[in-house]
Amino acid sequence: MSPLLSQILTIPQLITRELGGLIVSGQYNPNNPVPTEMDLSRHFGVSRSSIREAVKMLSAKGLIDSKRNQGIAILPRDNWNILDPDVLAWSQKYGSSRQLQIEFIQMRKAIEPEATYYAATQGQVDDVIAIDSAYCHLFKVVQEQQAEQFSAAVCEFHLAIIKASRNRFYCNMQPFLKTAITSLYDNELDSIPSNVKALTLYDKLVQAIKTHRADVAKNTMAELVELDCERIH
Amino acid sequence: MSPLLSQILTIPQLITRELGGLIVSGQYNPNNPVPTEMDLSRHFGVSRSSIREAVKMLSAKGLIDSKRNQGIAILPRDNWNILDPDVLAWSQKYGSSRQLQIEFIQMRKAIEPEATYYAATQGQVDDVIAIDSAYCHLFKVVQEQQAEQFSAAVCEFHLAIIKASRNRFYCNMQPFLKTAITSLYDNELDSIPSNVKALTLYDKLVQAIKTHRADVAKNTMAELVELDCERIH
DNA sequence: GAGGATTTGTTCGTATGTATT
DNA sequence: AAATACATACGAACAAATCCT
Repeated sequence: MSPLLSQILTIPQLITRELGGLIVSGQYNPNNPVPTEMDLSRHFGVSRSSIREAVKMLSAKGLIDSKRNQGIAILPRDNWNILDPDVLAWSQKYGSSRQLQIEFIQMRKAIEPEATYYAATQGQVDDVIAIDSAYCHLFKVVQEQQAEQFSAAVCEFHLAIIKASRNRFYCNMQPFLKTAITSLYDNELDSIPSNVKALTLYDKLVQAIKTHRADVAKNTMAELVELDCERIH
Repeated sequence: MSPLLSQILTIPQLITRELGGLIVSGQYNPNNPVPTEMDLSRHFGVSRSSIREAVKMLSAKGLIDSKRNQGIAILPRDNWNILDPDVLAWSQKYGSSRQLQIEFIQMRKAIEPEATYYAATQGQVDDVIAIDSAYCHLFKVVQEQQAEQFSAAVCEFHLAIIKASRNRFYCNMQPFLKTAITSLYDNELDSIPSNVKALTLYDKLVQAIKTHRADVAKNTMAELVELDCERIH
């Protein structure tokens, strides 16, 4: 194994990443199916055991299904666990960026306002503290024009909100949200000026959560997501 | 291996199911960590290779992380891929049914109305056909009082809608939706009478989708989910 | 339908590297 | 510094199911 990546990733993890990318990008498909374990073993120069462990990981993510003597079948896209951080990353890397952006926003429109509602009604004290501190950080970043930190600060705020919902399904969308928001603000260093006005919405949002005005909080978050929606048009 | 299940499930899959249940139910936890691969191998009477493949599947689902010399660590619940059908099933089997019902509905309130909106605006012809046929089936089931088929029919309808959204993130919540709806209507054979009036809402919903009145469709779905919400109070 | 080839399923033994004690 | 414990990785072998001839 190459001594560089082996420090971090195991061989099965490397193979998983490689095969996952090839499947999501469509290079392996029903017309060009995944080779047999033996062929993969020879091709990558690793043992069949390692290949098998990678295959198991991919099947656990819903990408493939291996049956006796039938080889490795690629499952229909509906089966893919696209909320899985790895699958999401591969989709982002190899898919149409434009289409993905649209679907990101569509999902955020559903999730974030509702999560905000629950954050305002059911958020614990430490949740609200985390939201407030994330807001303060964001405010500072914008005021000091630290463009390279803007994306991370926005992310931190939105993640704090969704965590405060205290619903495990919402909380499980943290990797999704992080990817969706990061992909929107990264590589656009001019985003701060146009978002100074968004800051007033963030302020309104935090106040609403603190005072448990759930409907106001929800609607304000909806406005914020709508602003992000306009960015991709 | 028992000759019964071995016809369907492989050994790694059996081990995955067993360990997954033990982790989700909390029998394995930071105070009582997962044994070493060697111990698991001896305990289940299977080879270490099979254990390793099961471990890889569980790590792909975000439940555990195995590091050299450190054994198998259970990851915090936030990392668990709870939208994964298996993880969801284990959570349902071993967790508090009441709490899960609440979180199911909270999630559906966010997802379903919005998905309905997109079904009305972006649904293809065959999507609408599927929705209509699911509605007709549901209508028939209610009229003929086939109580045992009611749950499946309701499910079919809601799944048809979410598929019509043509958004891969919404579509990926089909297993979630199926579990959430089934758990609500199963074991309650008296549910049909009280839901005859819900049928008028379903009818209104289908008409709205057919005529592309997206806002009406969305609001009607919100009403339907609200009805389900009242059932768990 | 009978039989051989293919491919995954499963096990075992061995060696290696890396922490902990 | 040495021993131990543990996960990582390899390779060989056989079993079992399915496909093709």
